[in-house]
Amino acid sequence: MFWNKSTTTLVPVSVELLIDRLRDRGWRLTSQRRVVAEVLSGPNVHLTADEVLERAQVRLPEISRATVYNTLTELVAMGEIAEVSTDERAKRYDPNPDRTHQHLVCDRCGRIVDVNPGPDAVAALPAVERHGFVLRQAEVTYRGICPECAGRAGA
Amino acid sequence: MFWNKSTTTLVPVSVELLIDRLRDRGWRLTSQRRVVAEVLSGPNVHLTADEVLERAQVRLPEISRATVYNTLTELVAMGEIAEVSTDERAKRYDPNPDRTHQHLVCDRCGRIVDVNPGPDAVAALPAVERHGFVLRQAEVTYRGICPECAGRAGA
DNA sequence: ATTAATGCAAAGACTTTGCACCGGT
DNA sequence: ACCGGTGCAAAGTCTTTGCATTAAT
Repeated sequence: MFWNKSTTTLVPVSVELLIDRLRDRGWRLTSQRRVVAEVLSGPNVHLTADEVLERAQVRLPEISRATVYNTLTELVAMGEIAEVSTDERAKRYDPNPDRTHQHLVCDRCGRIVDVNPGPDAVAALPAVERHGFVLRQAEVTYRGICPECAGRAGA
Repeated sequence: MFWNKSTTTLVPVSVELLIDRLRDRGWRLTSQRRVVAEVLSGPNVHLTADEVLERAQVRLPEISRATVYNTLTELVAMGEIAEVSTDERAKRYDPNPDRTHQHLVCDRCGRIVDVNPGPDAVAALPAVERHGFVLRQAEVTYRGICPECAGRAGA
């Protein structure tokens, strides 16, 4: 990953670009929003709101839970991050919804890994199975056992 | 759909079979469990726990929310129904997880429609993208606009 | 100076739990 | 009669909301 000199700290370039994009859309650039964006950047990031809060508080102890939820909701509405529904109760948040990817989920430990998409699943669905829907996208989640869990005693 | 004469009412054959299967597994056959199983039977059923409770109470007014949750949890553990994660807060429950199928979800109204699976998505994922996982299944959710919503004013 | 964003705490939605009573087997 | 299942209500988890205060522009 490449890094840039920010005002006070080193942050990934991608976050800088994100911040720029948000400012261009008229966002007020608060330290809270910056920290949430920073925490959410990078590959294979799939945090719950609580985990975002936790990590954000390391950098900015006074940030509140409500602000984290507000910011996450706004980022989702803007299409900058995506909600990932899991079997757990809490939703998870995934950056870079633009760079289309699919998920590998471990049935044992719940770990989520990003994978590059296989062939277009939307195109693969025959017209007779579309029931009149106009399709926009197909979400694919692969389920199985990750190498770490397979290594430990098998169930 | 085919129907059978039950003890007191007409219920779908599939429910009878389900009940039989459950009794064979040592389940106590209570009226509450029977009603939950009945409510969950049929094609394109994707109810929330609350909707199951609501419909169950039509037939059995004294059934409690806790019993509905208990029964749903047990049916999931037994593999008789499947949880469907949605964008909504509440989980939905889907009968016949054995008859593999995929879901079509309307982005506008949230309606879920079952579709017959396209070509095996697991097989389609290249080995280099598997990151050492042993894959068990692939869940595919198609997203788009259903005919009814497309008919109304477009957004 | 304006006005949106924040933090707090309370409320809300969904689900789980503890325990006394009930009812299949 | 036994013992698992049920119902109730309380508690728990995750998320949203109302409103006074703070801070970006």
